[in-house]
Amino acid sequence: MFLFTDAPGDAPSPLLATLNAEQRSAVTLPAEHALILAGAGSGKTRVLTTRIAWLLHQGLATPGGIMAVTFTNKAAKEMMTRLSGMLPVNVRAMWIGTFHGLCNRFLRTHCKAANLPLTFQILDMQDQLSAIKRLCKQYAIDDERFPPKELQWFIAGCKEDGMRPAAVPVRDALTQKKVEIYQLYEEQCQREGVVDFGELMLRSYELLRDNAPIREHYQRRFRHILIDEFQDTNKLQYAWIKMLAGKGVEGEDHHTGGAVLAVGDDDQSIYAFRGARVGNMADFVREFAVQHQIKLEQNYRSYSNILDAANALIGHNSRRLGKNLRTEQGPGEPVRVYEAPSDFSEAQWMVDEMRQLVRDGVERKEIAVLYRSNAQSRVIETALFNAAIPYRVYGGLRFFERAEIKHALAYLRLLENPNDDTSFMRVVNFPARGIGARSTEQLQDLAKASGCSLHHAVSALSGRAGAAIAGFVAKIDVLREQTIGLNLRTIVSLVISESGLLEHYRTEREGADRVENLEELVNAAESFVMQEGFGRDASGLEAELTQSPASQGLGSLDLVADASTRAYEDNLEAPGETGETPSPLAAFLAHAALEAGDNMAQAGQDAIQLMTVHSAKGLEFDCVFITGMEEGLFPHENAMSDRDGLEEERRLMYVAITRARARLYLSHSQTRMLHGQTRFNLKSRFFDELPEVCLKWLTPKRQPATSAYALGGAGRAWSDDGGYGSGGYGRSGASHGSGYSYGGASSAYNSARVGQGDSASPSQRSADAPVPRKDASSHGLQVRQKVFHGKFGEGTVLTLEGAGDDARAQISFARHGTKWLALSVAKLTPVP
DNA sequence: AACACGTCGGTTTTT
DNA sequence: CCGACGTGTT
Repeated sequence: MFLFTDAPGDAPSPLLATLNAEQRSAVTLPAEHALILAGAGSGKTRVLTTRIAWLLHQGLATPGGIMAVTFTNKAAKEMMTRLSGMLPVNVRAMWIGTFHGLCNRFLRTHCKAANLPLTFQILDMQDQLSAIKRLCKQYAIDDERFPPKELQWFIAGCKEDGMRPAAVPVRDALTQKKVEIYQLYEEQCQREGVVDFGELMLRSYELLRDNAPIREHYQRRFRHILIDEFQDTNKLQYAWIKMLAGKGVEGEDHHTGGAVLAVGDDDQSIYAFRGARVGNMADFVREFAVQHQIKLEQNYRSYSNILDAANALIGHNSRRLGKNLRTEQGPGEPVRVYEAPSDFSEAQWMVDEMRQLVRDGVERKEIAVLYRSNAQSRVIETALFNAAIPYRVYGGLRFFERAEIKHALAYLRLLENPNDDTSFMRVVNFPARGIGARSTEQLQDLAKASGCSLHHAVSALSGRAGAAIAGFVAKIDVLREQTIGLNLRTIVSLVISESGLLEHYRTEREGADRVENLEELVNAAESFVMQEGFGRDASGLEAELTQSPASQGLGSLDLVADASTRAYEDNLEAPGETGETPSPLAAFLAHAALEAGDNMAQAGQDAIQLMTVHSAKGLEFDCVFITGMEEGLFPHENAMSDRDGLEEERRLMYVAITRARARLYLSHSQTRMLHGQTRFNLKSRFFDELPEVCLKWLTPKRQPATSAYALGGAGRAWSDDGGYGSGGYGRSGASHGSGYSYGGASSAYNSARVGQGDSASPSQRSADAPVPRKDASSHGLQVRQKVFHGKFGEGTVLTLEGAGDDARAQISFARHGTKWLALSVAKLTPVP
C-alpha cells in the first residue's frame, strides 16, 4: 500500500500514510525551489507541516535550519500546534512565525547593526496615525490638503514597495510634499526609537541587503524556507525572501541560500488593496528557475454542487495559473438562492432558516453569515438579537486595541523606552493630572527645537507646566526603579494601579468593563510568561536554538542530526549579535503590538458566526449564507469599473463559496438601506456565472433586468425555466435519494432536511413573496444598462437609488467619467 | 475638563 | 442612518 517510503530499506513513514498522491509528492520534494498551487480545502496546511516534519525526520534538516513564514499569527500558531502533534520537537527552535514576527526577532537580535535601540517599540496602526497627526501639527501641515489618513496610507504604501523617501518617484508638487513629510516622519520615528509595521519589514530587508556577513549567515543557516499564502506577499516581502534565499544580490553565489517552498492559490488572492502582488508567483517561478510545481486540486471540504459553482465562477477570470477543484464526495444539496424584498426581510428569512438548521441538529458555530462590507452586519445582528439567537461578530475591536489597554501599555512602554513620544503623549495627562494642551505644546516645541524627545525636553521646561510634567516623568522614573527585578505579572499589576488607571476607571460610571479588561491584561501577562517559558529559562531566543534535539527522547522519530549538521547547530551565533536578550516586558510589548488578540465578544460560545468574506478566508463551516449578493455591493461599486477590480471581487466570491462544506445559501435583496437611503440593487452578476444545475431558486426567479422593461432584444437568456430552477432540483433530488450524508455524524439534520423537499421551509412562505418593483419601473432604468445623455454621451448605469423625484443614478460615461444624475431632471435614453 | 453639537465620511484587513 | 472626530461651550 505504501508507494512512497521515506528511505530505501526503511519502514514506511507514518507521516505520509494518510496523504494523497499530490500531497505526498509535495511533502517529499527534493530540497529545491518549488511552488505548490494549493486549492481551497486541499489540505495546504497539512502539506506544509508534514513537509517540515518529514524533512526533520529524514535528517534532511535540523530545527535551526527551518524557516516557515505565514501572514497571520493564527496560521503560525496552527502550524506549530500541528507540528508538535506530529513530532516530538521543540517548535520554538525553528523560525516559524509571521513576516513581521520574524522580522521583529531578527531586528532584536541585530538591533545594533540595524541602528535601532535595544528597547525599540512597535507602532500599530493607531499609534502610527497619532504619530503622523502629531508630526503634522508640529510642522503646521495643512490637514485639508494632507489628511493624516492619506499620509499614513502613502507611507505604508512606499514601505510595502521597499521605497525610502529618496527612492520615491516625484511626479508633482503634491507628491513632493508627501515625500518630505515621509522623510520627517522617518526622522521622528528614529529619534523616538519606534518602528511601524512596514518598517519592521523594510529595516530587516535593508539589513540583509547591506550587511554581507549577516546576510550570508542566514543564507547558510536556513536550508528550507517555507512560505504560506504566497499569493498575498507584497513586493517587499518577496524581496526579503529573495535576500534570505541568496537571490537578492546581483552576482552573489546563488547556491548559498536554502530551498524555497512557496504555497499559494492565485484564485484566493484578495489583498491587492494592501499591496499583495499575485504576480510574485510567476516571478518566483522565473527568478528561482522553479523546477517543481505541484497542484493540489483534491478538495476535502465541500460537496460537488458547491465546488462546481466555485469552479464555474472562477473560470470567468482571465490570467489564472489554472486549477480545478475536484471532490470524491457526491453532489450534495443544491446551492440555494433567495431573493428578498428588503434587507430587513432578507435577515428575517435567514433567522428562520437558521432556526430550522439548529432544530435539525446543526451547531450554531457551524453556521456562518458572510457579507462583503461590515455595514451589512447591522440589520442581521438586529434580527438575530430580536430572535434571541447567540451570534458572534468578527472583526471588531481587539483586546490590545482597547483604549484602556493601550493606556496601560503606554505606561509600560515608557518604562522600557522613555523616548517613545507617542506613548508619552497618550498618557501624560491620562488620568487627568492638570497637564493641558498648552503645556504639552510648549514641551513639544522645546523638544523640536533641540531635536530631542519629550522626555529629554522636560528639564528645560520651566514654570508651572514644567513642574507638572516633571512630576509625571518622575513618576515614570520611580516606577521604572520599583519594577526592576520583579516578574512581569507584578510589573503590569503595579503599573495599572500606580499610574492611577485602575482608580480612574473604578470611579467612572461605565468603567466596570474597563477595569475587568485591565485585570485581564495582568492575566495575559502571566500566561504570556508561561507560554514563552521565561520563568524556567530567562535565556533569549538564540539560546533555544542550540538545544540539542537528541536530548528530547524522541523514540522512533529520532532527530539526531548527522555530524555535519550538528556542527552547524553548534555554531548558530550570527555575526554582530547583540548579546543581550529581551526582557519579558520587552517581549510582551512586542507581542501586544504584533498580535492584537481576539475580539473577546462571546468567544467560545456556540454562536452563529458573522464576518466579512475577507475574514472568512481560511475558515470553513457546514452551512454558509452569503448575503447582499447585489450589484454595487458584491461586486462592490468601487471595484466594478476595471477588470482587475472585478476579478478580485470574483476571487472574493470564490473564497466565500468554498467556505461551505454542506450547505450554501446565496441571497440578495431588492432594496437595501445604505447611508440612510434606500437603494435599489440588481442581483449580482455572479449569479449569471454559476451553473444552473447547481442552483435551487427558493423564490421565483425574476425576469432578467433587460427583459422587464422594454429594452430591445431582452429576455432570451433567462426565460428558460422561470420557476424553481427545475434542472438543479432534479439533479439534487436524485443525489438525495442516493444516500446524501451530512458529515456522517449529524443524522438528525439529515433526516429532517433531506427528501422532504423544502415545502415546510420558512423560505417558501408566501409572506416572503417579492414586492413588485414599482420604483424601478417608473424610470425604467436598470444597473448595467447602457444609456445616452445629450451632453455626456453614452454611459453605463452603475447604481440606482432613491425613488420618485429623488431617484438618482450613478452613471459611468465613456468620456466624462462617473456622474450622479437626478432622474427627474436628466434626459436619458436607453441604448439597446 | 467634561459635555454638547456639528461635520464628514462611509470596501475589504493583518501585521 | 450612524459613528468618529473636532470644535466650542459651560
